[in-house]
Amino acid sequence: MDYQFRDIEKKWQQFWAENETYKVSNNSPKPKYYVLDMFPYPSGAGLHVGHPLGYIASDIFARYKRLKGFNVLHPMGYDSFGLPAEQYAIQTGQHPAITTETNINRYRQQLDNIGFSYDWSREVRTSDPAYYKWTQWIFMKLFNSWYNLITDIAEPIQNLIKTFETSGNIGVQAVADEDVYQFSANHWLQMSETERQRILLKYRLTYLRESTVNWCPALGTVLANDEVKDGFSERGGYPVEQKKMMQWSMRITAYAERLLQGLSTIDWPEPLKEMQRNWIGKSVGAMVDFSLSLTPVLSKEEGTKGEGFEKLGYQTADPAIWEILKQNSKANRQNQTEAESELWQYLQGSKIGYKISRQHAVGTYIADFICLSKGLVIEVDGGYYDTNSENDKLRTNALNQLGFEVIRFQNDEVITNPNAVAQQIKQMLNNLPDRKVLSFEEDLGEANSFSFGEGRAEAITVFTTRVDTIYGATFLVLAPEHELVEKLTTPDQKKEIENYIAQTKKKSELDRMADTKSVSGAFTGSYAFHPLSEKEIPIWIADYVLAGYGTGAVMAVPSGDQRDWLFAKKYNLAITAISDAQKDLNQQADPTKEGRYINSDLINGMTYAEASKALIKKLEETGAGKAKINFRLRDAVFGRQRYWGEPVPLYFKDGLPYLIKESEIPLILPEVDKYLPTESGEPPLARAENWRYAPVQKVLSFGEDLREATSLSEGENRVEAQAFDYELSTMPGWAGSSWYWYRYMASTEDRNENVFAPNKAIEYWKDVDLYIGGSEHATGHLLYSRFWNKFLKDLGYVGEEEPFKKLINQGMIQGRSNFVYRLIDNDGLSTNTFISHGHISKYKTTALHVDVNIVHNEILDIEAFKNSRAEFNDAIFIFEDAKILNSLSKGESRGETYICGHEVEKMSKSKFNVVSPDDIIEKYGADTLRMYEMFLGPLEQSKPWNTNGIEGVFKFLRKFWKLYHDDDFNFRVSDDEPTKAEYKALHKIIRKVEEDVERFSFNTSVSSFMICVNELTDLKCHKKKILQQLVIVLHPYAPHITEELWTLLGNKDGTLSFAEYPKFISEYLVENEFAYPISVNGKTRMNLNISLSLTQAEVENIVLNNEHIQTYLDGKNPRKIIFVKGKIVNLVV
RNA sequence: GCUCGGAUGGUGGAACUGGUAGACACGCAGGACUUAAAAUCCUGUUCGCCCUAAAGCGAGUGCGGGUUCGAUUCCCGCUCCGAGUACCA
Repeated sequence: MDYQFRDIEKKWQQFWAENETYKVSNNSPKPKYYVLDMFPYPSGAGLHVGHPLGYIASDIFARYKRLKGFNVLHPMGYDSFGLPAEQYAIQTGQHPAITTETNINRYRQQLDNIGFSYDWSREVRTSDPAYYKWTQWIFMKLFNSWYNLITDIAEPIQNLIKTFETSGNIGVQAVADEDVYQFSANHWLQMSETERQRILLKYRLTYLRESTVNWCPALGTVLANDEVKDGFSERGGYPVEQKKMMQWSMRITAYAERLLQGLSTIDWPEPLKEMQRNWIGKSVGAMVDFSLSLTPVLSKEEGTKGEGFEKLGYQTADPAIWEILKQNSKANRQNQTEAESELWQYLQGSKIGYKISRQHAVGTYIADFICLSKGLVIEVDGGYYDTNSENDKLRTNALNQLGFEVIRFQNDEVITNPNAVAQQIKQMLNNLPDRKVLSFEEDLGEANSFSFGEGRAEAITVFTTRVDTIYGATFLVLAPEHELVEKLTTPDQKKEIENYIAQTKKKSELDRMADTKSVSGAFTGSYAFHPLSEKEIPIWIADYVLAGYGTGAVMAVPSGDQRDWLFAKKYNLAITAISDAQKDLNQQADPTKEGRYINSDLINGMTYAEASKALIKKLEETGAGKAKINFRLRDAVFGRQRYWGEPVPLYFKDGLPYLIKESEIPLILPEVDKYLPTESGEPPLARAENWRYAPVQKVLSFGEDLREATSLSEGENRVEAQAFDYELSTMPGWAGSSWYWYRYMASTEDRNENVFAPNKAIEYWKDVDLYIGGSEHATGHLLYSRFWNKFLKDLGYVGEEEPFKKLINQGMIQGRSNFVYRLIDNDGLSTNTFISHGHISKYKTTALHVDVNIVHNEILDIEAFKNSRAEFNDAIFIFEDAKILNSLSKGESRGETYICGHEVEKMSKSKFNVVSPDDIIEKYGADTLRMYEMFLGPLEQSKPWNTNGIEGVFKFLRKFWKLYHDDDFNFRVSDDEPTKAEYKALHKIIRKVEEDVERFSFNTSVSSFMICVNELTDLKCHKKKILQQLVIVLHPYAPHITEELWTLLGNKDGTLSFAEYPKFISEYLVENEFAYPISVNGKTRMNLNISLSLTQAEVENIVLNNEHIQTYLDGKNPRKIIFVKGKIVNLVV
């Protein structure tokens, strides 16, 4: 029989499914190999021909590795939480779980049709409670971990608590929030539970943080960057604004250095690694403080709100400038005046009955001594600070506003009689009531009511990678969101600043970054001191500075930075040249590092390297700055105000988050009446009825149906009074995909065990050997996955530092749209006449998308077109060869070809250019589809889809089939000994496929298969010794036809997948002659067959004596003869 | 702006470390088979010149230079296309 692909493919797909041919065992003597595809989101549109490109490549690789004797894990599953299903649910009311299920079923059917060798028993779905139980579990582990910089790994939070209990956080080096302050073990032990939790949250690897989001008030929801177009929501076109919101974040920044270092250990495409490097964005530079002028800005607000902590208020410092305060207070402690140290002898260790701290940050400055429990500040004047009665008054005022009393002593007073002073203090404390302290955390606005101006206590910190340009810094620019903006704004400038901030709010971060041509900003009215020149420089705000990068403030060096230059030009600010190599500064900035510095005081005449070093040294000496490694990577926002995602296994008690018990996961996604936010703008989960956390007395065990586990059964008690609110946001799309490759390692039996994947399985499979997917995941999925992997490794759950050893990017398959051209008549109206592409220049036409499925090689299927829409039923055509048309009488159809136009666009329904693999398979079969997608070109290159060459691939398979059959399609192979030529053809392809597969060059092996089959056809080869091996070699590419032939050759059904790949024998390829191209001056003139065993002299002799060559030499002797054995002979005349 | 990738016949592409540019396939043209069509098979097919044809000559891998006996491949400069990114912080 002729090649009956439909029957064959159905038969074998069924066979593989029924026999679980590709079910893989975790116990095998064979070496392991793990081939993984980036798993798909099951969209409603189904698979299009672009999707399988990578899957086919990985399947070929997996099948090839099986033939090479590996135990291959090749699984597939679905990233089934996501926005589209939720969008659809909002529109139709249909539960996302239902649409997702439908879509998955369709995907599965389509995937099955292509003949993939997936182990479907290991399928995962991220939206399955049995799966997301473990996503939640990892979240809990993250919540219960902190990053220890000393050991450079994540550790359980219990370790940290133990340290706190014994020595407070002194000596703890952790990646934590900026605003942690120092406390001792004693302090820790005195803290309330709430207080401790609040502190721990600053260390946890997942924590609450305020982040800026695209908020759409009309939709009541947060939008992704790509859902926002020019400040309006893509859906509905409503205005979008930037809003700050408390959100769950993941401390991925803790891993920045390791994420960066790991890149050099993995075999990924260089551009992809480069993308991650840029995203992580390590820069070595300096933090520099620009201290603020002593202009006090007192709040007009009165008093305090009286809100605060019940217990001791340690958190008295303004978190915005905590870093500076901390350093300065440390420095002050070391530089105490005589009077201060004298007095301290009488106050320390609660000698007067009250605990006194010294050099303690309060608000925005540092108090000499303080008693926190009573709220008394003790100042010794004439010490570190200059006596300045006006400033003292302002400070006293500000402290009073915060609920502090202030008592002042003179230096002399203290030195002459310290004991008397101490007693005076004690007496005052006795008379004071216990204090209630306002927390800065709870109301940052209050911080504004403090006076400025305690020496260096107030400063703007900038990060710069070009500290060498510091003398060129003529102004500072803050992000409009910077915490200090409000404080710095003088009354005169208030209006302007507010207007500008309102204007920026409308712009998305993306817009702000993209616009480099124009700059805008506003002046705050305040000035800062340049840390080296001590000159006053103005402070501006501008939206080209982003709050999330660095410190949200930059020192502007207009001579060296183009944006600063533009800004300086626009607002008429000074531009100071700093290097003798800078050119054309009136035209543009010049960021050169060449030359010697000028106008730069300390570093004049130095080179770049010298200057940077000298400056850092100086800044560190004066305490105004220090060298700093900065990463651009930001902590990842983890919460989504959506329904269709993993619930976060947390509840809130006293405003603080607590994990539910590990035995209580999975926390099942509850049912809601609508998939929209509530009227009050809360996420959809707020709609769930009775969805509150009530700790259960009895520990539940998880039965087969996990859903059951969280609903109450008889006898179990949840006390309603104890019910707490759950976290209402859900996890982002990347949560479920950040660890899924481990779930695949667990066999079906393993999944009953209460672990995400058993140790034994993880130890066996280790990591993914080959990962195939698109480069669009470069900075999302691939970074987060590496992060979670490292985290799981730190806690000892997995063994490998990097999860994906080798990665290949597949290119995108674009759509190729076809167009017909509708004639526009003289009145500008559309007609029903269509002009063939060759004639459109002569007419006025409009292009209409036409379904690519009725166009073949640009020729329109006229009948199909007429039937596609009622209005085309009686369409008139002006064909490509219009002469023929004119000479034909009506009804004749000969030679009518309508040529369509074409364009490359994204593949989408609306462009009528979506090609489903189903149609191709129906017409040509899965083997043809597989080979054709590979034949299309290099895997990693993007290319438009077209079916122009598919006939050739199909013909190849038929030709291949015919090798095993006679002219009447009876199966016929002989046992004759093959000829040398036949062996040669076979071994050429054996080697070629090995080479090509190893370097993922699948397109070239398809061509080589064609050459091989052409050769064997020409040789009329029907010999089993050749053809049986050929079946194995082709099997990874065309599994169905080869299975069928394998059986016909007398082998056992289904054994082909595990057959042994033929051994390449080089002897068959040895040539003793080569047709040398003979070139004269590099130009090939002729070919000569010369034995490969001859020496150079012998070859030269033959060539020079050749008559034909002599005509090119014109009787001259060649100046030089180039001879490369087996390659070329070149005569230089 | 920066970074990365790419540009080869009518089309997809091949040429792996500098060594016969255009393999393989599509399309197209011509032919065979057929009443005809489909299918199949054969021949030709980078362009230009010359030409009945053969043979030959010239040009040619986005453009302009360079290195080399020899460049699609290496170097310098540019153009266009695609992707990523916000650069300096």
